[in-house]
Amino acid sequence: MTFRLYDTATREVRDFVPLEEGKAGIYVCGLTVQSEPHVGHVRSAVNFDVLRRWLSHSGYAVTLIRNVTDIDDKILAKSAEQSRPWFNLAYEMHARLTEALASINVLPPTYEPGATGHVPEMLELIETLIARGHAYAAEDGSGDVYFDVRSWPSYGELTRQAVDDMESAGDADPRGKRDPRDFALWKGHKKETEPESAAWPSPYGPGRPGWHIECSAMARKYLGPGFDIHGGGVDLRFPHHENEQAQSRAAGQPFASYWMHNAWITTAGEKMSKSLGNSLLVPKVLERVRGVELRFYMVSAHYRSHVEFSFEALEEAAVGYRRLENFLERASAVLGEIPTTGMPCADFVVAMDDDLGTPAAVAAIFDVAREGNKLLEAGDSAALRGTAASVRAMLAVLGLDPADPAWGSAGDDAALTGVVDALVAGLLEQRAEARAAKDYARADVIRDQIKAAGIEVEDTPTGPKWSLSKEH
RNA sequence: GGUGGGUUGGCCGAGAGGCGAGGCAACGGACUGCAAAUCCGUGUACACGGGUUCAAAUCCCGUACCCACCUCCA
Repeated sequence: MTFRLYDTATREVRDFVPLEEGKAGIYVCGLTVQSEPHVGHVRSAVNFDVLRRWLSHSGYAVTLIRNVTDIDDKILAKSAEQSRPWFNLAYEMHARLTEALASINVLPPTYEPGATGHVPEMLELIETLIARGHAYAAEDGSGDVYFDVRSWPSYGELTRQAVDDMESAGDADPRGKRDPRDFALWKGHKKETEPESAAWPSPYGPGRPGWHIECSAMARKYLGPGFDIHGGGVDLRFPHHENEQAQSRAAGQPFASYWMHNAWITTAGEKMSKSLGNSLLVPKVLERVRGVELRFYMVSAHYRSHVEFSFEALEEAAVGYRRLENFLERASAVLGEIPTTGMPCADFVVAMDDDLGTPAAVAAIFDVAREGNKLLEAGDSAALRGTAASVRAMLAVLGLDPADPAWGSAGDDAALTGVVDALVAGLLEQRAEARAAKDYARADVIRDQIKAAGIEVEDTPTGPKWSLSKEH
């Protein structure tokens, strides 16, 4: 039972063979913190969080590095529009991102380095590239430094493109480039348009890092010259990842063994970055469904499949999730706390080992939950214990354990539950009396009253049971 | 022009030569005072046209439409 994953570089699913037995080093391109995160942005984080959890579950010691790009053209442009320092914008958006990820139970990475904290590492790498003849300072005095694409014969190998077939961007300013496809490692400071705070000293004059170099430098620093998996969204394959690989390998490093790319969440058939308004910002979406339900929606689709976002589909997924949650609640009413040490079922393991087949894995959870519901009815609590623990364990691997403290303040909930229970108990007693007297009209009025307050009452063989309505 | 991906039932969404993943919705049944929850059952789905094969949603050829990337992008 080996973990297999789709490698973008070879375009095939292959066995995961780590560089070091029992360890997995992963680098994921995070966000440019220039605006508030929407559901599309966080999908990537969820996907790699699932990867990380699955590898950990499988016994690997995982090091996950997810960077934050905290200086770039867009951040500078937006902060100028908003008349505030670029670092203030980046800092605030970073905080919003952290909040959004926490709300859908994405574990913090091992470390989250930012570009601005690694300028010396980048300059060192640039120096190496110049010394090896793969980079040059622009001849136009702009202070830019470019990677020399023509000097690296395997340029284009990641995305299988021939340099000559690449369309050179029509609007690109060729400035001091030897070839229009050469890309910036270092961007000379533009005194007229950019704040002084956006410049760092360098041998080529004051300036700021180019986009791609940060990832090469930080991956090198935290994971070493060679590491196992590099991930990000599909759009990053080219140019970003192609360029990273070119830089790092031209500098003499083996770089990533596997490349993983997640597909988009689109809206109305378009990528979300173009979408209008802010209705899909994470906090907005969480007004409609709970964080765990949003996460379930994302995990229900394979990470390499496009998802066409819709609130209808999201809410439908939420209903499905509640079915699993409901099973665990019912089981817990019989068993007490469900053990966290359950074993995932075989189908689940096979699905996850096959390139993180989360859709099939979720289907496997539903199958086990159905078995569990049968055991619940049969009153076989010995068998139920194992089944419920299995469901909980599988959900936990996907970051979807309903009992995970990440979903809310358990302390307050427990206290509130006691209060509500006391209040509802009286009403339920009245309803029981009415039912005993066969006064069903009155019994139903009481039930409707309770329901109007947002509490569902269900009659079970062991008496009535109330629960908070999960409908929003 | 180059590169990659897609089109599956009412909806969402897997699969990748033979056995109808799973969920939601719908319908029928069991249970219930009625519900809810749960269980059981109910479906002639694979963009179109050819072809290969005993057998094609799956492989091949062609067509249509959609999407992404080609140096700002999760």
